[in-house]
Amino acid sequence: MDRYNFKIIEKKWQSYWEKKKIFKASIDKKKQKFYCLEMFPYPSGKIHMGHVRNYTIGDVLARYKSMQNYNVLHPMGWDSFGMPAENAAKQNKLDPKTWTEKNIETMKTQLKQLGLSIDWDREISTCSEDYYKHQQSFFLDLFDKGLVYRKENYVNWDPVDETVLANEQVIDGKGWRSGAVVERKKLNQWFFNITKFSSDLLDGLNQLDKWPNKVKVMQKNWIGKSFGCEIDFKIKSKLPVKEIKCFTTRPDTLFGFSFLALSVDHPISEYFKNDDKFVKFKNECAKTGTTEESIANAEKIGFKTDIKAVNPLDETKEVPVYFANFVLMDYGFGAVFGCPAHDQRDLDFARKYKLKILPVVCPPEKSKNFEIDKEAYTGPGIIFNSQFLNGLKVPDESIIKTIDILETKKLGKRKINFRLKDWGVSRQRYWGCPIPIAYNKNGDVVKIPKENLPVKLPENIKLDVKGNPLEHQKDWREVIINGEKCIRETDTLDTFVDSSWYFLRFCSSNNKNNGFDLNEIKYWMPVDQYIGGVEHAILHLLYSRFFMRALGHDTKDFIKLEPFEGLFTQGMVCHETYKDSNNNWLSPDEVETKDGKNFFKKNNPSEKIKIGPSESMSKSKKNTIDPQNIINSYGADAVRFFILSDSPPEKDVQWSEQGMISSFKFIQKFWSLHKMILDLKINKNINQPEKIEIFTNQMIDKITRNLENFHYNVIIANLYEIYNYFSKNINNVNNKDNLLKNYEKILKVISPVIPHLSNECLDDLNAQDRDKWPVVDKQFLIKEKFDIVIQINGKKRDLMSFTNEINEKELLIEIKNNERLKKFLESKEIKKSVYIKNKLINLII
RNA sequence: GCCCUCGUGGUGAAAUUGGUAGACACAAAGGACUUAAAAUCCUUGCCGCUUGCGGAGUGCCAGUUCGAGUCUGGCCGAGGGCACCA
Repeated sequence: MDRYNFKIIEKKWQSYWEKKKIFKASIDKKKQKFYCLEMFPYPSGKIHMGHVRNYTIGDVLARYKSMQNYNVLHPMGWDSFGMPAENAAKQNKLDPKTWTEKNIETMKTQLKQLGLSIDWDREISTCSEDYYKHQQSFFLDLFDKGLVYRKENYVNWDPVDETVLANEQVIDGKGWRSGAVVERKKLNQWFFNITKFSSDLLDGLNQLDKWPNKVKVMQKNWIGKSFGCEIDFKIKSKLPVKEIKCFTTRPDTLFGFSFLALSVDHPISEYFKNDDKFVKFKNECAKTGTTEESIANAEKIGFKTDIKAVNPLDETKEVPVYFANFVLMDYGFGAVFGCPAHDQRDLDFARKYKLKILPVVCPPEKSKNFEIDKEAYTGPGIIFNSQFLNGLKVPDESIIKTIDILETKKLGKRKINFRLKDWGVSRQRYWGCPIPIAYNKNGDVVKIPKENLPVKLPENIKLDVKGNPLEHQKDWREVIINGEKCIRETDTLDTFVDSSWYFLRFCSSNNKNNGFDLNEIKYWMPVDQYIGGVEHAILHLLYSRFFMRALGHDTKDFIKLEPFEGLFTQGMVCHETYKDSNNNWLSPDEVETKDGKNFFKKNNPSEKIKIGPSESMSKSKKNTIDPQNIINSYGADAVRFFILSDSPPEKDVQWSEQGMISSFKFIQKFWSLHKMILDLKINKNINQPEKIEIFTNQMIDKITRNLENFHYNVIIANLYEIYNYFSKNINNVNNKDNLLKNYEKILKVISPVIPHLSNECLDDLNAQDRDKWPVVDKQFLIKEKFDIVIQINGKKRDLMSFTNEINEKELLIEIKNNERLKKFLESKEIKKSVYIKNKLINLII
C-alpha cells in the first residue's frame, strides 16, 4: 500500500487554493459575513510554535464558517515597525527595511506551508508607505478633533543610549541594553487623549459578551474608575496659595484627617525649589526604582513643610502638610488627605512620623473604645468621633451624605476619577511611522499638509549613532511648509498605533486614497472573532477600542465602535527545559534519552542533563522547537492536528515529540483506512439497520458543537473515534454506496482541521459540494438502544439495555427479574424511585 | 495587599440542563505476533479478596438534593493580572 506522501499532496492543494484564489473575499450582501482575524505577527525572522497554534485555531474557524456558507474574511499582515529591526540592522549591517522584508518573505512562505485559508491579496505591512501614509493622515484628523496634543511628561531616560525606554525595558531601574541607571526626564511628547473616552471604554465592556471575562476585568481595573469627591483644603502659610485640592473616595473619614501629603511634583513644590533640603528629598524620591515592585515596597518617606491644612468640617483643627514619595502627580490632583486609621498607606506614614491616629469608623460589634493597631480598618461599620456625621452607616450612606454636606457648604463636589492615563505615542526611534508634524522657527506646531503625505522615512541612514538617528538627518529634517522654513518632528509613533487600526485596513487594503473604505467597513466590521495571546489583553485591545472611538468621534455615519465582537485568547506552547552540568541551557536537539527517564547530552552519555520545568517556549531558555523542521518531517496536517490535540486552546499546551509522532501516524493510518474503504468489495448491496447513519450524524453534531465552543482538542478525540469506528466496522458493512455517502460527510467535517488530507480523500470520492458543511439529519440523533443506569440509594448497581423506550412500570418489573440486582433488593422494600426516562432510575430502599 | 481563574488517574485531558466519572490520547507494565528487534494489536489502570465481586474516589470540610466533578458556604493549594490610584 502506498504511503501518504504529504510533501506532494500538501503542495498540490496549497497551489490549487492559491491559483484558484479560493480564499479571496469580496462583499456579497446575499451572504452573512464572518470576519475572522488572528493577531498579526511581528516579522522577527521565522515563525514559531505560538504562531502555528494561533493561526491553526483561526484557520479551523475560518474554514468551518466558510463551509457554513458565511462570507469569510480571513486576512494576514505584518506588524513590521519596531525596535528589533533597528537592533538587528545595527548588528548585521543591513538596513531595517531590507531585514524586515526578507523576514516577511520567509514567514509568508512558512505560513503558506501550513495551509492557511488566507486571502493573501489583502496582505498589509505596517512599515510600507502604503500603510503608514494613512496612519499619518489619521494622526492629523485626530489632531483636528483635539484628540492629539503635546505636553511635557516624565519618561524613562537611558543616559547612555540617549533614548526613551518603555516601562517594560526598564529592569530593576536599569536600561535593558545599556545597564545604565534610568533617569526620570521631562520631555515634550505627543499624546492621544484616550482618557476622553474613559467612561465609554469602561461601559463598552458590558456589551462584549463574547470576550473572556478575565480580559474584561483586566481592562476594567486598568481604566480604574473610582467614585468620590474633590475637596478644597484651606491652607495656612506664607505662600500666595490659599487652597489645595484633593481627590478622595472616603470623604466620610474626614474627621480622622491627620496630615496632607503632596507629590514632589505638585505645583506648590515650585516654592521649595531653592530649599536645599527639599531638593535633596526630591532627588531621594527619584532614586527609588521605577519598577512597580520596588515602588510598592519602598519605604514611605516625607518632607515636612511649615504649611498647615485646615479640616473643612471642623475649622478648629489643623494638620501638617508633607511632601511624600507615595503621592503620584498624575492621579487625582497630586495631593492626598491622610486618614491613617482607615488607610494602610496613611497609617504606615503616620506611624513613621508619629502623627495622630483617630478612628472614625467603628466596626460592627466593637465598642467606642475601638483603637487602631497595626492594620488600618477599611471595612464597614458606623461613623463615630465625627460630630454631626456620627451614626452614619459605612460605606454607602456615609460617603453619599458627607459629599452632600460638602457640596451644600461649597467645600467640595462629587467626582469620578479614572486611573487610565493618556497614551504617550512619541518614540525616539528610527524604525517607526514618522509623526506628520514640523515646527516653525518660533517653535509652533505646523501640520504637514495631507497632500504632502506620506512623510517618508529616509533610507540608507546611519543607525550607529547615539539617540534617535532621525535627529542626525539634517537634510530630512529641514522642510518648507507654506513657504515657511520648518524642522520636522523626529519622534516616530509607538508601534501600538500601527496595530490599532490594521483590522480596518484589511477591509479595503488596496485602496490607495483612503485608509479605509467606509462601505467595505460597514459590511465587514466588526471582527467577528479575534484570536491572539492574552498578553495583549490591555494595551493593544484597549488602544484599538480607543481608535475606533477616536476615528468615529464627531463623525456622523460611522460604524459600531467596538472593533472586536468576539475575542479568544489562546494559551502558550510549552516545552521542558534542559541544563547541562555547567548550568547552560540546552536545546531539545542537544539532548537525548534512552529510557525516557534519564537524559544525556547527545553523543555524550556520560553527561547527565538536568530537566527543568516545562515553560513557554523562548529563545533565551532554548526550549524551542522550530516549526519548519516539524513541517518538513511530518507535514502541515500532522502539525495542525497535534497543536490542537492535547489541551483546550485557551490553556497552555505541552509540546511532546511522542504526541507529534502519533499525530503523524494518525494521518498515515487514516490514509490507509481511506484506501481500504475505496478498495472495499461488497457483493450484497443490502441496506442494513442505519447504524452508520447514526454514527455519522451524531459525529457531525458533536463536531459542530465542539467547533462552536472552541473545544478543538475534543475534535481531535472525535477524529480518533471516527478512525476507530470505521476501522472496526468496515467489514460489517454490506452497502458500499451507503458507506461512502456517510464517509464523505465525515471527510467534510474533519476538513477544517486537516484540510490537505481530507480534500485529497474527497477528491478520490469525486465528492460534490465539498465546501458545504453537512447538515445533521435529526432522525439519526436517536439512540439505537437505551442503556439505563440502575441506581440503588444513589449508587450505580447495574446497566440494563433496551431496544425500545420503556416506562417506569415495565422497568421495575425488569429490575425485579434481574439476577444481578437480587442481592441488593431481596427482602427490601422500595420506598421511592426516581426515573429519568430512558436514562436512569434511582431506587431508594 | 487587592482582583480574576483553576484544582479530575503516572501525564495531557473528556463529561449539554445536576443523572454511567475518567471519552480520546501520551507514558508505563504484562501479553500476542516475530529467531530477535522495530512496527502493530490486546489487556491492565486506586484499595481489598477467590475468573468475578465489593469498596473508596473529581484538593479538603460541611450543606442543598433521590442523586453533586457540576450548585451554595468555609478552608487549603496553584497560576495569572494589578500594585503606594488617595
